[in-house]
Amino acid sequence: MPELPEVETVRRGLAPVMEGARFIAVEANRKDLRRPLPRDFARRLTGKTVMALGRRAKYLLADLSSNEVLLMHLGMSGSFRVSVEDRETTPGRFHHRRSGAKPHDHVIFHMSSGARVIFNDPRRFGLMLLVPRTELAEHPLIKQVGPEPLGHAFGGAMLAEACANKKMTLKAALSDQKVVAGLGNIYVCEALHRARLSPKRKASTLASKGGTPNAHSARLVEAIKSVLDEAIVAGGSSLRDHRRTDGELGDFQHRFRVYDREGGACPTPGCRGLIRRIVQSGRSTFFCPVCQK
DNA sequence: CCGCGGGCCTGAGAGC
DNA sequence: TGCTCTCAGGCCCGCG
Repeated sequence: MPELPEVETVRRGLAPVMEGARFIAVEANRKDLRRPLPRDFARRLTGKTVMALGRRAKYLLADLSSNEVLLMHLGMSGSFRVSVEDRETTPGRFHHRRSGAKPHDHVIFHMSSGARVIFNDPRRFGLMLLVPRTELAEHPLIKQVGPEPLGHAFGGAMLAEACANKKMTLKAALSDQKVVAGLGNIYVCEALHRARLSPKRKASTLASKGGTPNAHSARLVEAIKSVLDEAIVAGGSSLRDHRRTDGELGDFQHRFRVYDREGGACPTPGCRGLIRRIVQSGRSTFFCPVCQK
């Protein structure tokens, strides 16, 4: 499901009920996610406080009072929802409203804020790991990740350098988390369309012969930043199962210009092209062959 | 180094 | 209604 805007939307939804709160209890209903849950997962979390909830690429990072970091990834179908703990009948004990349980609720955090934070993931491509904070930067899943696209440091020069000498296509380069963090199939297609660059173009063409970043690179960076910014403001995209943690749907899917619009009219002003779908690296690419060069 | 195919999983939707 | 087939927002591995 989730690319950077969806993960950031989830982070913003969870932060108010997790930051500064303790894990009162943790239910691990299914431990076989993309990797097995860590040994003693519930015990290692219980009693710990979430100092801060951050995001790096598509990873959520809960900084814990135990000097560990809870690293979470949503895979393709993961989602979080928040519900208020029902403890009215017997104070001090939990009376879960089991009617609210859904299939694939694999992990449930009972927080001292009174919130239940429920991780649901039908396909189980998601991930939860505990990593010592001092080792996080060197962790294999984090170490290789490229620059945050919304950071000030990310600009035309940085993107062009990351793409220099690459023989792969722009679509493949932008999808590569080592080149730039957080983009997935949807936002790569959308950014390339906004920048009017073909997904089939060689990534190395973002720099001129001497390696100097060119106008294409600057345009692409602007396109990436604008589409991500707008998607975050809209609360992400809800194609099938992405919801905000409050259950509300994100809105950005209505503003896709090319994604899943095969045969539709290209929205670029003055362009009379029709959106095409091709397959690159086994994934659908949507683009306008007329204005994306 | 690179593109491609397959695998990991389940569910939704299309077509028959 | 129910079956089969294809496809899906991520990521990893191995092959040629």
